[in-house]
Amino acid sequence: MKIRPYHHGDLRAALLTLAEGTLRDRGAAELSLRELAREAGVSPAAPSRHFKTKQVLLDALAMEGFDRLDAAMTAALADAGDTFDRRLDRLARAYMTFSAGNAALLELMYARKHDPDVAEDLAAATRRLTGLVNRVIEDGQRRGEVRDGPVDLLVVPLAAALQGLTALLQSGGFSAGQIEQGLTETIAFIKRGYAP
Amino acid sequence: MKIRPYHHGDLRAALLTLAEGTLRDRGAAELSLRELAREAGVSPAAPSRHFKTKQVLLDALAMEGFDRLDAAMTAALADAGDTFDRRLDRLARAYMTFSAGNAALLELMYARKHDPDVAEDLAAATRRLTGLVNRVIEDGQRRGEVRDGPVDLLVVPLAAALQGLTALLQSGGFSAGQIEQGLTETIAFIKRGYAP
DNA sequence: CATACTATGTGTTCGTCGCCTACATCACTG
DNA sequence: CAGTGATGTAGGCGACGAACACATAGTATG
Repeated sequence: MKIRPYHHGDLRAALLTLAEGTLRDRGAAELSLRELAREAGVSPAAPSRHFKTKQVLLDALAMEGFDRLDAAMTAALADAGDTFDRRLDRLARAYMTFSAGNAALLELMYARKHDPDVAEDLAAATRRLTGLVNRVIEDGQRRGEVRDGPVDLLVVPLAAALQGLTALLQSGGFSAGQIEQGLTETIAFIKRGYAP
Repeated sequence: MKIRPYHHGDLRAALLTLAEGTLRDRGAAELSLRELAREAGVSPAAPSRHFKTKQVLLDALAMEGFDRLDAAMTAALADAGDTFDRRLDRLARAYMTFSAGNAALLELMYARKHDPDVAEDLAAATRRLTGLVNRVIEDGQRRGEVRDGPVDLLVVPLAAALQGLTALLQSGGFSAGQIEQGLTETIAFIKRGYAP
């Protein structure tokens, strides 16, 4: 009876899962290919078959993160007929929920240390994400609930607010309650800023 | 004639300067104590006299960063008699100037991987900074240019906006021009949100 | 001026890391 | 059913952070 078969079976997926675990609770810098190999019960060099370098693995995690964030945001915006205010609310809270639960992953997604090969893919993923937000604003303009103006400009305060709240939440300088209330307050600021 | 004296002279200061250089153009992860030692022309173990671990050095850099940021912000707010709008403008632009020129350092300052010993000092530095912002808002309220409300809550959208713009600037998803215009736009949002 | 003391270096070692190359085993396909 | 590519193992290289004992310089004290 074989205790451990020569081939793992699905090492790539196992590595990604394990990697996300240690990313979550110890950060990207602490992530070690050797340690992942140990945890997967495999030789130190085995992961290199699937992820040539550590950066390639991080890039794969980042891409996966974009997929998950996209799904969460899309789900939050499913009800296309709703008012702009309600959609903005759901969008903001969906983003904050994701960022609160995947802080290190989000940081990885926006990091700029990626392999040149995937850098463009990740940039495209970012564009897809902001495109999603852009569309909400445009819909709001069409409904007459958002003032006119170039969307590329109007989106900046919103994107900044969401990303900023994420940063404040992570930095620990503000309490969770302060952030929670602050989110509501910030959304109110955004709505006032967007009002026609 | 001595080419290299046994003692460096001011190794600690030299290490900090060198460290900030490589922090600036290669990031905190790439920073190596051994490399700093080489650059300073000193043995690999010499830095440990001044910085027991790499983290201690990073913490020292972070504290220095807070001092510099404090100075820049204080200078920007020197004219205490000015209107709230103008002070807000200067505060925001001072912060963005610092963040644009010291991105990696700022990230380090807000990071949460610090030694327990200095973590409190850094938290205090953060409080000092937000306290500075709080005071501007309070002054605005006293002048009747900012609506009433708990400052701890009102400060969140402003802090988020500044930190968020910094993140957008770094992530590369937005062009510098877009950020520049976006800053102006965001300040306008904040002013509208603060209006009585 | 001599003698201790302390601060600041050196030399060396340990364990871990990312990454590389050569080789072994498996699974599939023609 | 042979061969071939995918996926693993074995071992090694150089760099790293960190720890240790030891050497040297500057400074305070008798």
